[in-house]
Amino acid sequence: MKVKELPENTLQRLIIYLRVLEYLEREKIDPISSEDLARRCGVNSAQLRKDLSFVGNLGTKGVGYSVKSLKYSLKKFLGRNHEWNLILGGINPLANFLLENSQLFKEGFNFMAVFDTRDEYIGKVYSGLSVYNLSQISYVVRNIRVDIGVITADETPELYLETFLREGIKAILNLSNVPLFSENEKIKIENFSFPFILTKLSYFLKLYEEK
Amino acid sequence: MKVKELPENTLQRLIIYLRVLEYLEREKIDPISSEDLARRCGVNSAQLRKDLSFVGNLGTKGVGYSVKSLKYSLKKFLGRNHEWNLILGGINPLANFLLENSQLFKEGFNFMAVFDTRDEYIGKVYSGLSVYNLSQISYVVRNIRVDIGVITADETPELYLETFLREGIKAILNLSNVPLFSENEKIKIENFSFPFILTKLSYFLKLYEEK
DNA sequence: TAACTACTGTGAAAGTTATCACTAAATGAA
DNA sequence: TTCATTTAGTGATAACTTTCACAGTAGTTA
Repeated sequence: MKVKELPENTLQRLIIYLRVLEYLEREKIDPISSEDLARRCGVNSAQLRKDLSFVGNLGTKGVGYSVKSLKYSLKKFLGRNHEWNLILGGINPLANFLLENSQLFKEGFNFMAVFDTRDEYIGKVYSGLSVYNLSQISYVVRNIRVDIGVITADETPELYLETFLREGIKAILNLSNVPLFSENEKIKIENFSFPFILTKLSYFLKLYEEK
Repeated sequence: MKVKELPENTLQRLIIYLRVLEYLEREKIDPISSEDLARRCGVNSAQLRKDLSFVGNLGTKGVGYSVKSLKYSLKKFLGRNHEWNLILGGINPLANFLLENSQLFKEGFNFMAVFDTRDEYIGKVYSGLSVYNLSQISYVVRNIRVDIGVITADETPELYLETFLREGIKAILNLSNVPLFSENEKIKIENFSFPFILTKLSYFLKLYEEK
């Protein structure tokens, strides 16, 4: 399998295009030219057309792109045309926010089970899901397909990672404060934290101060 | 060395290095070689050294890097050696999570004021901050320095953006579902949403399925 | 002191990505 | 029908990023 055929930056932009197309659909704007869509996505039109050429021949010369059908093509290409099953590791306010978030459910990301390592949380119910002991994960996920493991735990996130990978989970969203990596290219880990993204802004502001 | 503009990917990696260094400091690992640090950050050592060369000559040949002093240099370079003032637009569970999040405060990101456009929220108190009407923003921020505007609102995020920019705010974290952009290169907007990052994983999983 | 080892910093090469500039196709007007 | 206009798709090229490979330096040993 060639996981790397699509550049990472192209993937990120395709996701932006999809989200802007969803907005355009709500606004009943259709069709749209590469020039107009690119401007709304903060890129130039040649790049947008090149990016979309990875997905296929999706436009009509002289006209532009049908918002509805381009959105559909992108959803399919990105694997967003069906639902995905998630499990979550580590109860805390962020975990609670994610479990209660109806937007994720609407978009096809469904939490199936919740794990923790701390006795005082085991057995409690969050958003209709009982918290299981992480050490019991094999028994819990035996009969459900798990696509994505979400790590919210601040303490020992690497323990959750190891456990999830041992269970054969291939895709990890790590929301703890320590970035995690795997040498295995059959495993995909996305790291995110709010301080991380705010630091990108703080760097920009610091540059500004210096001028 | 010639002063070149810092590539976006280099910036992102520098932030990763910083967070891993913070972990190493807690683990009392010091000093560390580029080889070892790179492995823990999921990059190769030449890239790590090249990235750090944007910041300065920070290592000692034959020895490696002092964890403590490299951490300090990176914090300073990234503008994380002092505090930043934030305002927030749009009350919802995500806003509430951010306002209650002590980690952000510990890392030097302080929420100073909260805004909304819906009458039923104006005057309510969240995490010790009164919600003000967005249209009154000028009066509220007249006497405080605002560094970063955080948009959590799902409805009319572009109204919050316009208003924040009109107040002279240069750095925006947009957490709504619609990505926002500005032509003005003196403005920096970071877009993030959980469905966005989960879509990166869904694309990876879809490739797997097709194998 | 000199020889040896371990590691950084960096110029050059290799590899990758973005942009340009053109071709081709669809539309609409005369 | 023909012509002008608009816009997608793409090969070539420019720009940028990563990796290689080694010179140079700090520390260590004798």
